[in-house]
Amino acid sequence: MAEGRAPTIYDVAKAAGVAASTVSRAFARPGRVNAETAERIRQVAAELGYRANPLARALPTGRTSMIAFVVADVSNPFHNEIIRGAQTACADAGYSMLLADAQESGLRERELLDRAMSTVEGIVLATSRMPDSAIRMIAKQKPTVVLNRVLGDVPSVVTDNPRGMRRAAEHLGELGHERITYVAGPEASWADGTRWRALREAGLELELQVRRVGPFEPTVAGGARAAAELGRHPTSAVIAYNDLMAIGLIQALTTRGVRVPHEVSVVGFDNIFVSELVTPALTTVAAPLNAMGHTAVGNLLAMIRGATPRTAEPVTLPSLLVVRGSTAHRRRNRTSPAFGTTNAAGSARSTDAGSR
Amino acid sequence: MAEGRAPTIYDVAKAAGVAASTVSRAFARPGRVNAETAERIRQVAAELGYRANPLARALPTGRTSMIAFVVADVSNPFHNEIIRGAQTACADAGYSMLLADAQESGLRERELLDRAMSTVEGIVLATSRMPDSAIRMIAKQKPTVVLNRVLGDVPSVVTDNPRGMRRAAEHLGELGHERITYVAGPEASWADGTRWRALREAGLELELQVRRVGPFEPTVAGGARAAAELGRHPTSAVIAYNDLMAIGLIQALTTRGVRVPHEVSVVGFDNIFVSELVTPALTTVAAPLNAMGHTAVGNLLAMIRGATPRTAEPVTLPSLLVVRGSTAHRRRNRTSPAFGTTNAAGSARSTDAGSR
DNA sequence: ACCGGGCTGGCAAGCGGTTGCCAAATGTTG
DNA sequence: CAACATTTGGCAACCGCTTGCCAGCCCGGT
Repeated sequence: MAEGRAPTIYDVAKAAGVAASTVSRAFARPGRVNAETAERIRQVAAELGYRANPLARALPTGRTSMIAFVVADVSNPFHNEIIRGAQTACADAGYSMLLADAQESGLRERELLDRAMSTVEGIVLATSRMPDSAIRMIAKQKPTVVLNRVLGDVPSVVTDNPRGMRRAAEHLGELGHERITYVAGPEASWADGTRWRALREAGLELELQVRRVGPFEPTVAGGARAAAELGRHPTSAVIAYNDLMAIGLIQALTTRGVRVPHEVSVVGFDNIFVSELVTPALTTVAAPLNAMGHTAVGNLLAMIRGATPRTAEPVTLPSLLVVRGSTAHRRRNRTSPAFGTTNAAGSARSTDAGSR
Repeated sequence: MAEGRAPTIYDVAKAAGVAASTVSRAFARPGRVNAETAERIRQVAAELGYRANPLARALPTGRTSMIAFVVADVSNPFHNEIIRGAQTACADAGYSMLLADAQESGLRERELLDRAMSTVEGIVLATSRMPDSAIRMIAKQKPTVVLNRVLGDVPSVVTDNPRGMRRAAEHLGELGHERITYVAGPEASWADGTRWRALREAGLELELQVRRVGPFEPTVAGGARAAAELGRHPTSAVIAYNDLMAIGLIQALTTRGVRVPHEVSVVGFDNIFVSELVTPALTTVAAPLNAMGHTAVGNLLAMIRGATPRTAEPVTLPSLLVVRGSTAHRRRNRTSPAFGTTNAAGSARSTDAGSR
């Protein structure tokens, strides 16, 4: 074996006095080779420090032991735990994870996928920004799982949005709130549609008035911007599309002198890391973030191993309402003063501040 | 060309009436092939939807167009912007990024690298948990850049910790604080050592008393734990190893009835996303997170392209003190009541813990 | 003693590109 | 017009591993 180069099966074969194919089989086809021979080969390989070259293996077989994990925005804390869960599942299965950041652009997402596609065995699309048609195209070529989205014919993993929203509405109802505003996220978001629909249904059953403002970007800035909109038609309770928006909303409200939760109760979605760090701590519908990443990858790997996609039903993970400090009993006596006194100039300023 | 399979250079070659090698060169060796021929080949390739198979290319050349990016903990928000920056740099260069999460374990880190090593052209070790020797071993095999750590013979990217710490100390000094406690992070952290040293030097020059407690985990929980320790020997100003710890510290302090910044000023490090969201907003030494990821990858790619490693000096990125709400003028009249009840027993412990 | 079948191991043909080397064609020079 | 240089395209040998097929061997059954 030449020094300076990684040993190959040929080096091992020569050292062990067998053919290269036997070495290959000793590792990949247990039983196909005599136990003693296999053992000897493994010995020799260990001494030489042999490590199979995954590229060379992948070429004839297509098994690269890699999957692609695509997120809309790596810098969004929403993904932190999801990625962690995905990574764990990958590593445990001996797979590596190619991370692609679409930077909120469906176009960029396609380009990245174009590049990675031929290298990976499967794809997880977390919060994809691509249209359904593009996703179906992808799914036709490689095993694919979408996260946080439901799409006929493509296996998916989602959280129980209806149930979570229902719990949030119940919670607010119990606190005496009668009118709830939903601050909407991006229209391209599947979750947004689902959540709003669920709130409307819950509103009907629980006899709560619901309405919707938006859409806004799913960020702190977007939430801040929503505050202005909200001021035009105040309600004592608000449910935001996600935690980031809820936080931005609370900040903007506080700046305007509206106290949360005393005058307005705010509920978020996702229970990202920061939501328990802000003041007041956020009441939110918790998603099992880590589990989402984990099961998405788990299901993908199962598909890769040949399991039937069970494309019929999306896998639904439970949501849980986490009650913290941003919700409180409705003060029945009067409308919030800040909302009453809002003038046009002030609201414009805060709107500008939110833009970026 | 067989249907259902991706077209290869052979398919293109046949369709264009040339040899496969010519097709290969038409793409990879501009100039080596007649311009007209090359153009025709490109035409045909486009019609057929030909895409070079990166695996097949990688086998003979070793050029996989992938790098590995290893972080100690993906779920730590510190990495968010860093990863974003790294991803951008990768994508712009036509590279894909393998993300590995060490989950705070040097052992796991080695395993992941073991697996990925042969697949990538280079490695970025961000906040590695491996010992220097292990890193040197890695760097010997593949182009490697370490982030947030300085290591003889291995190219690195760091922030200007001394300057950042100096600014923090000056800021606290200007506010009238005379004694500063440094809440230390993990001992394995290179940054921790650097920051503490810088604080000691700054203390000397600015005539401030400094001391150190810890180490603690670099998390919110770790920061909270530090609060207890801190109580044994109160100072009016604290600098924490990172923002997460600072936040945990503030929370714990607040819970104990110590008001921040009125009774204690707290400074963090890194300026992660959340630091402006908490209450009070955190005064912190901002690191150019995005740029860190970006330049680390940029330098790595340069090395891969054959640039001399310039291993001599680490690349130092500027730090900037961001003053927000967690620092204020020292109240000169009296010691904080909560701190007043401290007894001596604990202080010896904290001194010991700080050694090394 | 002969035959069919199960074990084992080797041979060789890929997988899809890359690239050194050669040869034909074309251009240049004396 | 001969001798030589330059372009341009093809041939074939890899890169390291997988796998279908074949052959030798040993075995039991008859």
